[in-house]
Amino acid sequence: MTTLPSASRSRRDRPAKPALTKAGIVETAVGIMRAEGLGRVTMRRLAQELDTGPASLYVYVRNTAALHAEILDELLGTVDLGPADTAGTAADAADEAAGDWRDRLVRILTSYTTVLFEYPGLAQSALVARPSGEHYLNLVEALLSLLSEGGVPAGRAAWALDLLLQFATATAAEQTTRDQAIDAQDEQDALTTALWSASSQTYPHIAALGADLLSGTGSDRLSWGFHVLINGTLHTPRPDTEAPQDHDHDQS
Amino acid sequence: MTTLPSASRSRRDRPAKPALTKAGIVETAVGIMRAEGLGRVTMRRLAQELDTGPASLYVYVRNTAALHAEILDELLGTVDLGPADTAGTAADAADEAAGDWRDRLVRILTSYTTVLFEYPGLAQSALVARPSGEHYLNLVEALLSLLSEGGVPAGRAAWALDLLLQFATATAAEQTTRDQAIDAQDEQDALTTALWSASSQTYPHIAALGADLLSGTGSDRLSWGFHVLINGTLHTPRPDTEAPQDHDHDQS
DNA sequence: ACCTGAACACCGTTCAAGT
DNA sequence: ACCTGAACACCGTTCAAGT
Repeated sequence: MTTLPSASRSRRDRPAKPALTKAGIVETAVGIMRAEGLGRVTMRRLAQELDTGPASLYVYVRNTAALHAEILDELLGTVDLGPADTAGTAADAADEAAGDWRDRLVRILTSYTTVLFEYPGLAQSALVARPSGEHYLNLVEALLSLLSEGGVPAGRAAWALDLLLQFATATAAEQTTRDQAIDAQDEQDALTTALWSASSQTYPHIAALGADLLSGTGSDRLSWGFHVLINGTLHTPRPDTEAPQDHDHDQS
Repeated sequence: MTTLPSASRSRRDRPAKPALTKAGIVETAVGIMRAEGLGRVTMRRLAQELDTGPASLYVYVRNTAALHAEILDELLGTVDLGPADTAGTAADAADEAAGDWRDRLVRILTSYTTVLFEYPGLAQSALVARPSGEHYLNLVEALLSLLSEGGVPAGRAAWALDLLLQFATATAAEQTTRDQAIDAQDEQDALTTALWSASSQTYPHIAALGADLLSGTGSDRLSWGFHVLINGTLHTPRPDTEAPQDHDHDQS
């Protein structure tokens, strides 16, 4: 609530009443989110910030879900897509510096995840309200480009793209929203207790794994997950369009 | 709103005022969810169904998120875990009938996904509020047992478990909640339009893939995803506890 | 067209007070 | 201990009426 430019009540204190446009509304919404979290970005709170009634917003935004989708695409503009692919002719020197395609793929996806991590409520929205804005398209293009460079067949790349983004988004969403940190801790404790007290009679495999089930840092797990998805994609042809390659453990 | 046993207002019409216990509360909550969807399972609506005030529920349930977690574990009891593993000695005949470990793994996960699909709002909760109830432990044990049978190293199995459940849960959550079918359709249209009108100058890879990006049935994609995760797990050692096996495309 | 006051129909959670 | 009436502080969305 400190960085918001128009926190005071009197409209005379504001620089100027912001124009009521879709762009202006989204911009104000992003401001509230940065200052107070996504949980406070409600139609009513937003209307208050814009010196109007909530009904006015429905001229520009279909509903709250659509508003959150707009915010998301805005945030997606801050994802680091790495060096622009210079039409992939022979820029091997630059490619070398940036690492191979896997590394660059993981780096972009990690950046995407990091952005969502800052506003975990947004990740939950992202899971449900697939965006279709310009920044989202830029991200998709960058990922497809790297998958193509890695030799992933086109049809498989289309599906792998979804898998990678979904994994990143879901991981951020798990980090949960706003102020429920206390509850989340309680749940974690409940789970830890449940796992440890799991009778080795009833749950031999859980008991055998023990603390291993909860081991690893978030960052290690995230990175491992990306590599699992990439390696798995390389080893799993699409059932509908690709003849089984009979590599080793491919889908039947 | 038809199958709910106590839909009428007068308390004399009810079989008996349900005992106010945690079990009774959860049971009633599940009833409301089946009849009216998770969106209607609110503390106030639940209290009304139990002929009391919302404040009374807070003696038994910490908050709404905890309530949803309880409901989830209840529903997890309906997941088909397949034939109980008879201590894995030499029941090869039964194993043969049920398919190999991959098939059984995918079958359980598909059953889990199907259960969540019926109440998509629940999947969103599941992503955030990891359950720790008995039914959840049963599911985890069954999955770990199959991963072990498949020769997945224990530490890797612990992480793979999370990946598999998260993918299933996120896929169900994407199917979105309650009545937003109209909006979801709009969003889908917007995405389709955005993808098709993507300039092949700015977005060459998106343009090249075209309709391929949205191809495939949900069921095919789900199955493919499971196989990607299984194959990927087999090809990706954990960075912290396993020496790099240098198989083919392993994590560096 | 664009904008809005007012209303409708809800929420979660807390707390002082009762039994 | 368990239970609750009442209040606090909010929500999304619609619609008739204004400009």
